[in-house]
Amino acid sequence: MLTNMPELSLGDDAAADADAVNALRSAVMRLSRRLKHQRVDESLSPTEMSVLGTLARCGHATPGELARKEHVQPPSMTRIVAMLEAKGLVRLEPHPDDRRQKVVTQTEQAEAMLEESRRKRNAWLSELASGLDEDEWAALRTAAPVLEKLAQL
Amino acid sequence: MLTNMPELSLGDDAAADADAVNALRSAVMRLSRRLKHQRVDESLSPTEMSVLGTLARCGHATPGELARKEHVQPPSMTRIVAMLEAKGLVRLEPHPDDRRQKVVTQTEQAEAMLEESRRKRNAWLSELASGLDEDEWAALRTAAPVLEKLAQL
DNA sequence: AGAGGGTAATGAGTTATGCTAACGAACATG
DNA sequence: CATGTTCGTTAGCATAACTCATTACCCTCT
Repeated sequence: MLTNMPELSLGDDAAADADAVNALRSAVMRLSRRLKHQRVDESLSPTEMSVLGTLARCGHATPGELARKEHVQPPSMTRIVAMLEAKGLVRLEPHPDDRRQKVVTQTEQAEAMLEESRRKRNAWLSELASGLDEDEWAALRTAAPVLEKLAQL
Repeated sequence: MLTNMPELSLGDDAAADADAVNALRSAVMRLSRRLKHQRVDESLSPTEMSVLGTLARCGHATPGELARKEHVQPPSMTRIVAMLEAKGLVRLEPHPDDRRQKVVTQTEQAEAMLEESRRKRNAWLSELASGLDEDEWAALRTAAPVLEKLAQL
């Protein structure tokens, strides 16, 4: 079964890693389904939220860049950006060097909404916290940046 | 922006937790989108895969139980189970004690498919491994069971 | 300069996958 | 045995992604 021996020192732990990925995949899928319902703003889809988060980190980006980062096809991103613009959460400006492209930036309104969103998430977090002990939380804090890296890889 | 003040007492932990949850949410959403594309069997949706995984762990379950575990409404589970049955991956039997309910069990074919799926995931895992160091993998291994617990909470 | 190939964003139409509402059959309780 | 409850299902609908095709623009090569 485990004939695939990577260069990296996975070694004996290959089976354990496979199990971990298995658990990870299942948990991520189910968690994402729950997060969908837990959305802080009813009028914003999860991907729209994610785009705003990306913009908050990057400052600005073109629709194409956003599509690649969110692993969505360009037409979908067009729609998403249009929605966000209609809601006054992002601004579209012409690209300085390339007139084919556009530059998407978040508005002050979006920033305020993200702040509000963070507050609401804290409430949800507190509720969940009752079911986890300190070690488990520590594990999540440590893993969070790794998961982000994984999502980008 | 980055208000990282390590030694500040109470509020700081809360802020760290909020950041972690923030990162977690974003990463989970994007990862789930990637996993959708990474499906090992083209003809199976992510939720269908997840149901098979649950069945592999539990042995058997009623549609209602499955719906609760997957955080899906009963009608959705009806459709998913019907799909799986049509593909010969599960078997539906009458409940021994309650004739309203049904018992869903996985077939040998499903078991073989899951094994195949595990092999393919190992390949994906190896590819991803090149982007993570040993510490990061350790973090994921530790967090995987916690994420599973979180998904169930 | 102009032609041709490549890339960005978008428009239209389709598909996938979840939901709610309403229903019939089987149980449980007075 | 009458009544309310639970389980699975059917029907209809909403959302959000996708693919394919189109338009506008950039860039290189002759």
